[in-house]
Amino acid sequence: MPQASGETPVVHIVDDDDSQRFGLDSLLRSVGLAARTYGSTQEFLKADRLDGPGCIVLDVRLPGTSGLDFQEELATLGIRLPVVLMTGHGDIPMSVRAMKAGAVDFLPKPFREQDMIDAVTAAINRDRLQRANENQAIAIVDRHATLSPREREVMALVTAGKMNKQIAAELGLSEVTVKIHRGAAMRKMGARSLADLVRMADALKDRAR
Amino acid sequence: MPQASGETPVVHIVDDDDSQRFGLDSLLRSVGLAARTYGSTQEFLKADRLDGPGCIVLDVRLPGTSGLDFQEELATLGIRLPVVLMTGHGDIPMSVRAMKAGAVDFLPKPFREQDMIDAVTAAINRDRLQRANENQAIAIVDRHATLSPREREVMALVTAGKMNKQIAAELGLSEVTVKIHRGAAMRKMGARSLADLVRMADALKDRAR
DNA sequence: GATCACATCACACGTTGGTATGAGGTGTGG
DNA sequence: CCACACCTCATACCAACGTGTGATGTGATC
Repeated sequence: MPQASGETPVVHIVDDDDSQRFGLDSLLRSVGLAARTYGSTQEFLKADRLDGPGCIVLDVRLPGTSGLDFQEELATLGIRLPVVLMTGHGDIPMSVRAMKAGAVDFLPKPFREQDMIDAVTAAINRDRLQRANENQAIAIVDRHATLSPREREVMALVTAGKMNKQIAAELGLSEVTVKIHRGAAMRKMGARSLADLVRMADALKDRAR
Repeated sequence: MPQASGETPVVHIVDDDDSQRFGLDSLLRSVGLAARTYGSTQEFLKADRLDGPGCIVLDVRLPGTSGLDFQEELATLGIRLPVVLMTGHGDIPMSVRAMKAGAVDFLPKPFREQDMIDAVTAAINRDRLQRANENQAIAIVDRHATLSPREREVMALVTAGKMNKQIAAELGLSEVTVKIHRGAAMRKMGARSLADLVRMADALKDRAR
């Protein structure tokens, strides 16, 4: 495993104001956090390692896309890093919109250094939890992808609580065949009990929401 | 069933300013919503029917407890009605705090009437969803409460994926006894399959969070 | 002291689940 | 054309599950 969970979280700072950016950078580094800075959203998107653990500190007022719009765009792009927003000219509706969109915090400038540190820490913690859940889910999805169509079908009915006999009737199969698919599904999914398989099936449904 | 899901949602308006309160009341009634008004948090808490469907519209500046503190107090009191906050003298940190605490919306005064209607509608929808989930969960908890200690114990191990034989060894019982408790648990919980029981067990764990 | 819920177990029986052996068919890709 | 994955099934066997009968013992409640 090259970079499992031991990877250091990175704080991505997106702000077009150079001095603000550098100030934030040194603040976060002073408390032992790894930071990267970007002068625009475009620059940020061109960077690699956006799939690693961490969070984003985003200025609302940016050239081109606003921070708020960009926050919503991130979801579309599949980037699920938690976002901390900051602004010098914000109002209440703006902060409410950001929080509704899932922001971890929304800090008006000037903010106290400790407030920013707390917000970033909370964001990184949220990311850690998200990531742990996501990793499990992905493992399950991957294994599920190795199932043959029939195996998937049988697994669905098994985890819906039906008996082999019922499944056989429903699919127009003999009971033996159902048992074979059922066994294969258990093996491929790595389920050591029916309870296991049921929970995996539920996890799959959640991801499909 | 006297008042199942067909009950009309009620908007509870808590504001110490008489004219504001009455204005809101008539606004909401004009769009066909049932509203009740309270001049203080105390008055609100003395009211009955707080367990019915609906939401709360809460002014931040109130005599005694502030709207924000009261919002957090509601959770302690077991009142889970969604909250819409409003204020004439708010700032960003205040709105962020409210949203973090789970507020549906935070409206600075003066607000557009449509914004309030939208917020209240969203709050009522959230309540409807919450309530549907909660009702199912409560039914499961109630049934689980009718289990004997042994039955609960066996149910936990069964839904953990263990075999009767293993459970028997773990609890120092014979396999027959385990089967009896298992059967009783299935019957009392109303589970028609093991998959059912597993999901109920998971729902119980979620409620215990 | 009778009643009742709870808990325990032996024995027996039938059902359901899981796997192996052996065998046949289809379709795809090298 | 052959290998391979997939899908199908019969037969057989063993393990696990579920239930019923009958019995014993405890503690709480009335």
